Amino acid sequence: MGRSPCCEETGVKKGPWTPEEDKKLIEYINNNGHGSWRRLPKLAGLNRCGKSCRLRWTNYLRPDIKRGRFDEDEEKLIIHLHSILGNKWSTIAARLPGRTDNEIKNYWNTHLRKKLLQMGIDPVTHQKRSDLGFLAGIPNIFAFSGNLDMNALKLQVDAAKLARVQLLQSLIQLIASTSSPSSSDLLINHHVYGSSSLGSFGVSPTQDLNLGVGNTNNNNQEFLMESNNGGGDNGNQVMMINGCPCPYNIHDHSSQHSTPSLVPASPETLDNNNININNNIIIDQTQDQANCFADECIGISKNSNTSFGDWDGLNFDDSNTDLCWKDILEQIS
DNA sequence: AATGTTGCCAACCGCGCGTGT
DNA sequence: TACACGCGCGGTTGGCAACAT
Repeated sequence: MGRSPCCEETGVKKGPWTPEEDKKLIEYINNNGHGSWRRLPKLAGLNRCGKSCRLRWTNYLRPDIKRGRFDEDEEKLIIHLHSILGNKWSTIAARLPGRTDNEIKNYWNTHLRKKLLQMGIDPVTHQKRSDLGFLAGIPNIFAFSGNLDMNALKLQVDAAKLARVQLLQSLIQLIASTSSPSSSDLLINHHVYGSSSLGSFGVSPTQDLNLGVGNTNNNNQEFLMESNNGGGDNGNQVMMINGCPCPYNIHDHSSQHSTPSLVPASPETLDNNNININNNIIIDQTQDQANCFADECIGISKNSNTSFGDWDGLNFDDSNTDLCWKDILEQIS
């Protein structure tokens, strides 16, 4: 388990690469492949350590690297994968062709993290923030008007939609804690699960919402419930999507009266056996399964006009919605 | 125009893992 | 079994550019 004595060599250049150095590195790798990174600098005539060469190649010079801004789909996919995988940047990068882990990591830290915070979502857990401080911003979200440029507008609308759903979840939780199980289940079932157009931000809200109270699957996606222990009766169910286990919460409402989570289980909620604290079923996060699941996420996303698009079914603005909110608030009171 | 501040990102650093001897 | 090597990963930093004062 020895450590690499990286860059201990004296006189090795550090810092920004010059075009000449880039050219040497590209030419050498194109002709010979990188082979041993440690030996590459000498063979290529570069006064750099192998590690520096590898980073320069993998993060910048590789011919298949996609430059430029992240598009909206990429953003959503990053957020979704991060909710599943955490800071596994290389794994996330493997799902975004042409993007490097470093690039994704930087983009997360400079853009997406802030965006989630503004939406009142903890960027680490992907749960809504518990400090309620973000509530101060909700009036702005709800009063949002299109006085911005269109690109910013589009992103803000998505953010606002998710924030609204998060707020709805808070209300549902409050209801569940203050009213009888039967009444709140009915209310949730009617107002939330009953929506025929509930779709997905990624896939988690849909799956949680539609499976939550054991009612029929109301949307257009088909899920197969399976048992991961050969049909045993201990409740270890795994939701399968095209043969791949889904890492999202499947609430057992027969044993507890819980409210659906609108976000996937974060790594922090898992114990060593990948079972989360609510006894919900969590993916066995082998790489293959994680990749498989990520593929499914992408696939499902492609089936939707936008990842948030289906949430439009939760129309918070029309008169019917007002009725829903009134009902919810009455239940709370 | 000069100065200070902030945001961004390429590159570096240190650690852990897999493999070979 | 212990150690060295090679590599990849995630966290952090330094420098540049854009923006604000």
